[in-house]
Amino acid sequence: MATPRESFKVELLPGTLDLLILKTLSLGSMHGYGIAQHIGRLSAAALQVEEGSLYPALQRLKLKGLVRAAWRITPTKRRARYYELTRAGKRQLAQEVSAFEQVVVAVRSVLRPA
Amino acid sequence: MATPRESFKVELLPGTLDLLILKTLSLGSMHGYGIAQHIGRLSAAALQVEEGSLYPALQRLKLKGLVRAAWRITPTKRRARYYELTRAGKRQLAQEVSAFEQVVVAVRSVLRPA
DNA sequence: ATCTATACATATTCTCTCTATGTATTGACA
DNA sequence: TGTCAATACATAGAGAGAATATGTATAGAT
Repeated sequence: MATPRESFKVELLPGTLDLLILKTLSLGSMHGYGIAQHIGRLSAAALQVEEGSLYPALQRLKLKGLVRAAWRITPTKRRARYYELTRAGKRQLAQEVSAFEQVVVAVRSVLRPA
Repeated sequence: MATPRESFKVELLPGTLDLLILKTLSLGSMHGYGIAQHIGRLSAAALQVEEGSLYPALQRLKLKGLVRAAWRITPTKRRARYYELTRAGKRQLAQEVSAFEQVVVAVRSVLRPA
């Protein structure tokens, strides 16, 4: 039912969402909404995680076995799906952090040749 | 005519290709193949620009008025399409460099909270 | 003569992210 | 009491960008 739109705004550097989610979950289990809040807060609102990006991403991560999910009740009495890292998720996080830093170095080496 | 494949490997941080191309062209006009070589060389082969990504990207940049193109003959006697930045392209480059750095800062603020 | 590197280009597929929309519940406040 | 904002989940659809695979062509080296 979605109607046509003018353009398409990117709030994230594509390819970094999984990394941001995995890192957030490394601090402890959290529900989707909380993950988005956390990323927005830590980045001083520079990174906005849209719900339409977030929930599909969480499902992909679950399908890949990088996170586990369970329904729980929040301290504010709401039902929410809490996610936590699996062992494979922790490995993946370490790998993605490293890959991200390497790519940044590589891009910068083009932007500012030695 | 392309047949199905197993997976999909990302050689670049998606969203940075335009930036890399514009930066390369800021050093002087260059043809597509040369742009890819230049990016690969400066990044010590960390960034591989595939031809199937490169040529469509150049066409998009041209369509947006960020680059101009003209057929010329290379020093090695081959015909090649040389690209150069337009004024708008130079502005866009400055803007994208700045945006890239800001996103890196933002992502790092999530990866390594102060 | 054949092979490698150079040089361009496109069709197709894939993946990710956004837009838009929907449901439901809690707590505040008028 | 009613309504509104914030919280919390989810999906369909569209759009964009990047890779895979393939094709053409030519210069120079072996």
